[in-house]
Amino acid sequence: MPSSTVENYLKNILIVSLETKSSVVSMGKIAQGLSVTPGTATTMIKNMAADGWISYFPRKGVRLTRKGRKFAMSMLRRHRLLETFLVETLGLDWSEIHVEAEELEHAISEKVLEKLDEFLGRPRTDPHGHPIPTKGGHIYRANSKTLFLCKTGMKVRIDSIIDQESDFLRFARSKKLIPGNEVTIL
Amino acid sequence: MPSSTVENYLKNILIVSLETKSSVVSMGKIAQGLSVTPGTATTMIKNMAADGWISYFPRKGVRLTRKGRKFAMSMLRRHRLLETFLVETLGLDWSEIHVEAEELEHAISEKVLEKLDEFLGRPRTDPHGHPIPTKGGHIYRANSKTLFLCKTGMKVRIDSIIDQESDFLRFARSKKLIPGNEVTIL
DNA sequence: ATTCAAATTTTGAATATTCAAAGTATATGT
DNA sequence: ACATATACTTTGAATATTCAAAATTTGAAT
Repeated sequence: MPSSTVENYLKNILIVSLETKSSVVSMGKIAQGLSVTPGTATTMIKNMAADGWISYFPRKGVRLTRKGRKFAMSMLRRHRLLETFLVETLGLDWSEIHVEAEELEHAISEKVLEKLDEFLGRPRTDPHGHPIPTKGGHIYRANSKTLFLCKTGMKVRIDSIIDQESDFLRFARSKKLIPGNEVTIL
Repeated sequence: MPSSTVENYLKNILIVSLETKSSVVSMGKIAQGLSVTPGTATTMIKNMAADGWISYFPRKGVRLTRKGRKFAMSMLRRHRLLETFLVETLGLDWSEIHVEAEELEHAISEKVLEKLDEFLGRPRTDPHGHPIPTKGGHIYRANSKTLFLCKTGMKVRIDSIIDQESDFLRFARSKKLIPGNEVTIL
C-alpha cells in the first residue's frame, strides 16, 4: 500500500492529466500541484517510479502506469464520495468540503467507502458536478468546454467547476454559478 | 498540533489511566498499548514531555498534563463518535468498527465532528456502552464493576465491554452479551 | 549484603519525506 | 549561433519515527 504522500502524488497526477487531456504530466505541474519544491518532486517521483506507480521520463515528465492509474482513480472516488457525504448528509458548506475530504480520503477503508456509497444512493457526481469514478476505476467523461472556449452571447449549462478554492466557490455560489444551471456569457 | 503518532500516545495513556484508575502510567504499559519496543516509547515520551503533553518521571512513568488530558479526551470523543456513526448510520458490524475509527479519528476536523455529533443526535455512549466525552472534555464516569468482581449467581446489567478485539466482540454478541442486557453469573 | 529478573534507558542506525541552494539541460528570441 | 530564461536535477542536510541490542536501574528474594 502506498503512503498518504504517494496517494496525494497519484491523485494530483491523475487530475492534471484529466484536465490537460495529456497522459504525460510535467515535473513543474506536479511540484506546483503538491506545493513542494521541484527538487522534492523529482526525488519523490523517482521513488514512485521504482515502485511501479508511474513511468518517469527525465526532463519530460511522468505517466501513470496501469497500477498507478487504478489507484489514483480510487483516490478520486474516495475524495468525491466524501465531498458528497459532507454536503448531502452533514450539511457542510460547499466551499469548505475540499480540505476536509483531502484529509479523510487517506483514512477511509474500502469497506467503509462501500457502505458510504450505498448510504448515499450511489451518486454519479459530486457537489461540484464532477463525475465519481466507479469501483472498477471507470470515469464518465463529460464532453464539456472550458469557460475560456465560450463566446460572448452563448447560452450554456454549467457542467462542473474545476477551481476548488473556498473564496472562489463562495463567490460562484453567490452568483448562482452552480452545476446544472444555465447562463449566458456576457 | 500534535502528529497522529502523538495523538495515539495521548489517547492510549488516557485509556490506561482510566482503566487502572491511576494517573501515572508505566512505560511498559505504554509500549505494550502502542505495540512499539520499550526504547521507542522512551524516546517518544521524552519528546512529548518537552512539548508539554505529559510529565515524565524517569523509571516511574508518565502523567498527562492538563493540556495533554484535554487533547486525549478530544481523541476519545472522536473515536467513540466515529464508532457510533459506523454502526448506527453505515451499519458496519460491531466487531469491525474499532480499527476503522482508529484511522478516521486522526483525519476528522472539529468542524466535521460537530456536524456528525449533531447528525447522530448527540449520543451519550458508543455502541460498546462507553461514555462519549463532551466537547468540553468531560466524561461520565460509570460506577460499574469489572466481571472479575462479580460473584456466581449475581444478576447484573452489562454496562460496557472493554476488550475491543474483533473475535471476542463477535463471540460476545453471539451470546447476547450486549450493553444494556441483564445476565446471571454462572 | 548479594544476586537475579524485570523494567527501563541509551546508543547507533534506518526509513520516508522535506528543503535550500547549486548545477545542468532545453527552448526561445534575436 | 549565442545568450538568456525557464525547467529540471543533484546534493547535502534536517525532521520524525522506528528498531535491535547493549547497558543500567530497581525491587524482590535469598
